[in-house]
Amino acid sequence: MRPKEQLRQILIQALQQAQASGEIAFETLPAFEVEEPKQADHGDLATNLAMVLAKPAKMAPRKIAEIITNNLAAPEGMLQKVEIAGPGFINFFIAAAYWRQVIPEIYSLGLEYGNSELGRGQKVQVEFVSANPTGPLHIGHGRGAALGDALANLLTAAGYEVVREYYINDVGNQINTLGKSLYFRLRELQGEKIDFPEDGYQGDYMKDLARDYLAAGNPPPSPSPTEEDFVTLGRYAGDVILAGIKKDLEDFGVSFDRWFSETDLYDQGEVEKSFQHLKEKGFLYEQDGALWFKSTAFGDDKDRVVRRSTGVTTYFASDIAYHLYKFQQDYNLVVDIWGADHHGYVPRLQAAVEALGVEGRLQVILVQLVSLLRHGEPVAMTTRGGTFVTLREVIDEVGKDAARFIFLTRRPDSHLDFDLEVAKTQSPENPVYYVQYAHARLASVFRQAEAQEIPLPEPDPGLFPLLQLPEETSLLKMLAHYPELMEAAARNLEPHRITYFLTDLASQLHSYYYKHRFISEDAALTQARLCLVQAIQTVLAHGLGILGVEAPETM
RNA sequence: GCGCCUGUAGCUCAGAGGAUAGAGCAACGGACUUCUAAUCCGUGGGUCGCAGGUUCGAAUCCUGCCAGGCGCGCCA
Repeated sequence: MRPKEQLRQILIQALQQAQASGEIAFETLPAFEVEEPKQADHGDLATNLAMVLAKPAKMAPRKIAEIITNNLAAPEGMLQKVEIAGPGFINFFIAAAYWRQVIPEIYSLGLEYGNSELGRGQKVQVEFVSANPTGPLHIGHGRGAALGDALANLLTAAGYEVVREYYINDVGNQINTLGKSLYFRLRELQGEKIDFPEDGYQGDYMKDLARDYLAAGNPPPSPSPTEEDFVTLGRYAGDVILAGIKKDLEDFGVSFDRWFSETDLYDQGEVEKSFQHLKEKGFLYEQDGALWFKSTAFGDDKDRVVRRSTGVTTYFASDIAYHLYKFQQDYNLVVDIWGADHHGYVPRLQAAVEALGVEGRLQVILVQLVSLLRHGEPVAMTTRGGTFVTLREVIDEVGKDAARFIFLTRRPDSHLDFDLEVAKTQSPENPVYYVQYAHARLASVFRQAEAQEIPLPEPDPGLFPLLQLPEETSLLKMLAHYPELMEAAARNLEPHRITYFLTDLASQLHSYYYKHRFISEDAALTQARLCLVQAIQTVLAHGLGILGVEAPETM
């Protein structure tokens, strides 16, 4: 159901009729809202239409409201009462029968209820995580992973054709550094006392990696290593680490359609091709022996080097080529999810995308950093120093579902405090379990019904008038609003709205469950309630599916 | 110094032009012969960082200031 959209159309028709009869005159219809008022005595839906029309129509808002309400032509039985209130709100009280229509709709659509055609099959790429394969994923990557995955699910449900991609930075001197780090750990393992390079990756995982390397029967480190040896070791380490990353993501419930290697950009000449593009448009120039991209032409603070005087291209050059490549795949929209520590990088990439002529089709979502706490005390995290909490530890300690839910309860902009102990020790009261419990509880009800040989409910419209409790109407309303909520979440790229909706729905369900028995002596009422509750369970499962959180049958 | 993000209840966070600002946790008081108590019901708790401005109306938009986080390489 799309109650807001339906009412919006009814309002527009009423206005057109009023215009035709000369009761009101204005040039263009201003933007107006149809929303659910916070307060129950303001009705089920309300609009500010009369107020925003006051100026263009040169008329008092309440007078306009009167004209609109007099011209309303809603379907039979939809509107119970219409009130003009306050400065000119029009409040609509919707008949319970209207909301009850949602049950057969959910029955017929099943887990497709909540999906939409918003995207009309447009292609969207979501690129996320894309952590360098120089160390294991940490908790911050987990946040990006949860967001990217949920967003991809959300957009898929909204009718977009979504590709999930992970960009692997496997070019440049970090591979060298990684190889060097492994090399020195290997020497250490052979009993030598080594001054570990300062710019090396100091985390313990490199020691483990060295141990595994030798255990696997690989040749010991050469006493006089060449650059090539470092690169070889670096590639080895990169492969092992990347395999670990893939495993972590898999266990976090995240999968990718594509792992894109930066190396391929060079092998396929994409970097040169992008230089060519920019050169033709006059956005490249040489200075001090280096090649520069004129990003200031697009509002960046300064121009940026794409090829150093040494002849080596920069990371930025790869990224330009990568994004040119992306847009050659006919994506209508490309979403990049980055850690907020890269925010300074946005203007230059947007500049490059604009220079390549695909302005407005790249959206970068910055996800703020995660501050890690334990018992309320900050835990220091530095990647190089190697003291950080890995995603693996979070999955093991807190659990995939709880961690994802926590990440998806915040908007990306918020600076998130993640307290490991709170996430863990409070776990019974963690909102994720609250929502999951609602689903499991309903599963239990159906098991009970089966045990009592009560037939599975059929959405017989004759039954629904039995659903008259305020709790029931309220739940029906929530279900009816779900598709529009999903659309809004997709349009704004905000999966967290779903998290809040689900918590709300679970709350109402728990309350309903506590006050009223679903299975009772009254066979017809039992059927009616089981229908309602079945619909609720379907929506819970759908929403949890978007978030990538399990919808358990038992707990 | 410049830029981005944030500032809402004791804590963690929603709300992003609408009417009397919400939730979870924590605190306090109640409810298990029941379809799962991982639940429910109730109470207390706020100068929406501060100051101006815009308007019928501002937590929400604009400006300035304060505080915290993160950035400002021919690094990735």
